[in-house]
Amino acid sequence: MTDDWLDCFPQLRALEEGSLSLLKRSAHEVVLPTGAVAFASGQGCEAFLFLTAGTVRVQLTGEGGREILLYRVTSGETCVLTTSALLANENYMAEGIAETPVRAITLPAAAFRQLIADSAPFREFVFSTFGERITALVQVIQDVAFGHIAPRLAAALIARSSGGGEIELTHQELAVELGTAREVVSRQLKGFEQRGWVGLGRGRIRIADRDALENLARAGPG
Amino acid sequence: MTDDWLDCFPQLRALEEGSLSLLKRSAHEVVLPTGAVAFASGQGCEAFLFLTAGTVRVQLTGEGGREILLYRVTSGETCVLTTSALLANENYMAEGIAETPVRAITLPAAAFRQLIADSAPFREFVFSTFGERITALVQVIQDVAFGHIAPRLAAALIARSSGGGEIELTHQELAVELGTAREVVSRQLKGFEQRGWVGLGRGRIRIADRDALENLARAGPG
DNA sequence: GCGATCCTGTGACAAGGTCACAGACGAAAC
DNA sequence: GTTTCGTCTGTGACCTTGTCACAGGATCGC
Repeated sequence: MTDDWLDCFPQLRALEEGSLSLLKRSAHEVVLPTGAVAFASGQGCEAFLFLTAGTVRVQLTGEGGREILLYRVTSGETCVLTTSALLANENYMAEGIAETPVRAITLPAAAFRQLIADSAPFREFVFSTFGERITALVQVIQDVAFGHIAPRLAAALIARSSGGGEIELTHQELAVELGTAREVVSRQLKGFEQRGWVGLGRGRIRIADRDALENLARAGPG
Repeated sequence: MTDDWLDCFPQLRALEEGSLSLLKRSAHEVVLPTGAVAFASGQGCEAFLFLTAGTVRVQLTGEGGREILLYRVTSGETCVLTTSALLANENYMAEGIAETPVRAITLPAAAFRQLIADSAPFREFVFSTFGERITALVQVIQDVAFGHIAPRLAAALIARSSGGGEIELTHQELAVELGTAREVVSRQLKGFEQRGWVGLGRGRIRIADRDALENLARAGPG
C-alpha cells in the first residue's frame, strides 16, 4: 500500500529506519461507512488505529439503552481507549461509531507492542496526547456528576453551530452528546424556544439568540 | 537525603546513570498529616509525586459542595492527574487529599520534563499505569451516568469491608465515594437496615448479610 | 454537667430519567 | 396527489435522586 497516510502523522517521520519499516509493512487501510461500528464494548482490541479521514464518536451505553459521548477522534488523531486497551491487554470499555465516512490505518497489536518497546519516537507520538484526553474525560465526569442539563445543552448547541446559526441534529443525537434522555432534551429545547432563543424544526435547530445561550452555558442552572 | 524511597519504585533502578543521578538530587521528601490537601483544583502543578507511604484520595468538587472520588493513590504509585497536568502544562482539575498520614517524594516540573525527554526507562515507568487509570476513569463515568445508587452503595460497602464485617465510615464519606448526597446514603442505608442487611451505628456500619449486598451490587436496581 | 461539634433522620420540594403513547412530518411508493 | 411508513417530536404520569431546612442524638473537651 502507499505511504500517503503518513502525511497525516508527521511525527511518525521521525521513527528509526527499522521501526518505520515495521510500521509501514504492518499497516493496513480500512474504510468505514457512516454509522459503522469501529469497535464495540467488551470486544477484544486487536489493532491500533490511526484516523486519516472522517470522525469516530466514542461513547458508552447503559443498560436502558441510554448513551453518552466520551470524545471524538478525527483525522490525524488516535484513540486513547484503543491505546489503553492494548497496553493493559483489556477489552474495549466503550464503542466507536463512524460519524462520517472514515478512513483509518490499522496496526496489529503485536506490531504496536513491538514499536512501543523499540521506538522512543513512537512512544512519544502515542503518549503525547494522553494529557488532553484525560483532561477531557475528567471534564465529562464533572459535567455528568454535577452539571445541570440546561447549561450543558446550551453549550452543546453553541459548540455544534460553529459558523452558521442552523444545526442539523435530532433531539436524540443531542441527548447522546449530554448523556441524558431524548425527552429531557425535547422539554429543554421547548423551553428555549418559548424564550425565543432557538427555532425548532424536524431534525434541525436554528440559533435565534446566541448571546442568551452563551450566557446560560456559562452561568449555570439560572 | 537518603535513597530509601527508591525501594518503593523498583523500576526506577533501571534508569541510566545520569538520569538516576538527576532524579536523586532533584527529589525532596514531603510529609502530610491526615486531611491535608496535596493539591487543589485550579492550582498549577509544580512537581511530580511518588507516594512512599499512605493514601491520597483524588476527587472532584461541584458548586454545591458535592464531591466525587476519582481514584486513590497509594504507596508505590503515582498520580495520573499530576502526570497529565505536567505533560499538558495545565492546572490540576481535581483535588488530592491525604486519607492517612502520607509520605511522598516530589520531583520539580523541570526535572520531570528533563527525565521524560531523556530517559526511556523513566517514560516506561510513568506511562505503564496509564491504561489502568483510564479504565478506572471510564468506569466512573459509566457508574455516574447510568448506575443506580443502591447497587453502587452495596458495592462500596463490600469493597471497604475487606475481611471484617465492620466498617468505620460516615454516611458523608460514603456519599463522596459515590458522588451523591449524604441524605441519599442515609436513606438507602436505612432501607438496607430494615431488610436486615446491615447494622448501623454512629460512624460505623456492620455487614449483616454480605450475600444480599453482593447480590444487589451485581444485579442492578432490583 | 455543658456546650460545641459532628453525625444522622426526616419531610417537602425540584430536577431529571422512565414509560407509554399520540401526533406530526417527510420521503418514497402508488 | 394521496397513501403509507418510518422517524422525529410532544406530553403526562410516575419514580429516583438531589436540595434545602431543620431536628435531634452522640461524642468530646472542658
